[in-house]
Amino acid sequence: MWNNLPMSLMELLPVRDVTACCGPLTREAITDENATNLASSLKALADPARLRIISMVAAHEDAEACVCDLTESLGLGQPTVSHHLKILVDAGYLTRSKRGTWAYYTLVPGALDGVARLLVTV
Amino acid sequence: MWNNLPMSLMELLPVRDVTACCGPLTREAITDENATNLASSLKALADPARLRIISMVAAHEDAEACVCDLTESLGLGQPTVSHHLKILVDAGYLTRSKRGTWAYYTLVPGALDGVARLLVTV
DNA sequence: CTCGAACATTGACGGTGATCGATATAAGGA
DNA sequence: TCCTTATATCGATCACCGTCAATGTTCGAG
Repeated sequence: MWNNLPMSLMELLPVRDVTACCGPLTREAITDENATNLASSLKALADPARLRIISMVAAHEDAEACVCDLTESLGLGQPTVSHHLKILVDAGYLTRSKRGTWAYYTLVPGALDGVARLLVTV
Repeated sequence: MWNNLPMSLMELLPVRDVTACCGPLTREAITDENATNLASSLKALADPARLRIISMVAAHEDAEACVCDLTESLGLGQPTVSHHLKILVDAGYLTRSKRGTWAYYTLVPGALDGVARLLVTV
């Protein structure tokens, strides 16, 4: 490793020409684009209601929950819960499957771990 | 483990009376207070400029950088950079040490890993 | 003690996000 | 077909956030 950058953030770096390994780009640890992408993923997570939703889906039977289950426990209106669910689905943390009138939400395996791995140093 | 909640989110749970382990609280995977705290930590991270700051501090010589170094590379005004630095310091990701006229910022060891560990499932 | 440099703070502006009520859609049952 | 239930979408409101220009503060140099 040619600097002391955390390994995980290193993985966000595009493959670069070795001849450019010592230029002023060395202090450019992460690209602006990658920073924007990671920030988007974290922003989807950075809300108390959405963290509780993820946690409640995981804790629910069969790791799956419908909107009515969540609305009850969250103390939020149904449109608000649907709003948060859409954000989590768009960000890739949850999947939605409709059965009859109900919509069931499930954790995407490895999605949380993927973001976590980007933050771990060493 | 009495449910399939991700281990890490489990650690956020306060020690609770076993007699209450099977009530309706079972579906309450994470407390509102803990969700708020974790959301605050994530919100401090969920910004492209702040992610780049953290990355640049880590990549910098001696894992330490002053404001002028960052302002240069970020393309942001000096007040804006100071603003972001304050948020990162308040959230516990960076420490500030003033030497002469300069202010040097350093990563807090384990801070990022602590948040990452809370997100990892299993 | 004054001057300039590095950084922090303040105030203001524009944009975004969380929430709700109202409404739309879709599916099942009478 | 009509009605009810579950969910999604829309529009509006209010608070918060990122950014900057201007100003304040704290050093070291002379």
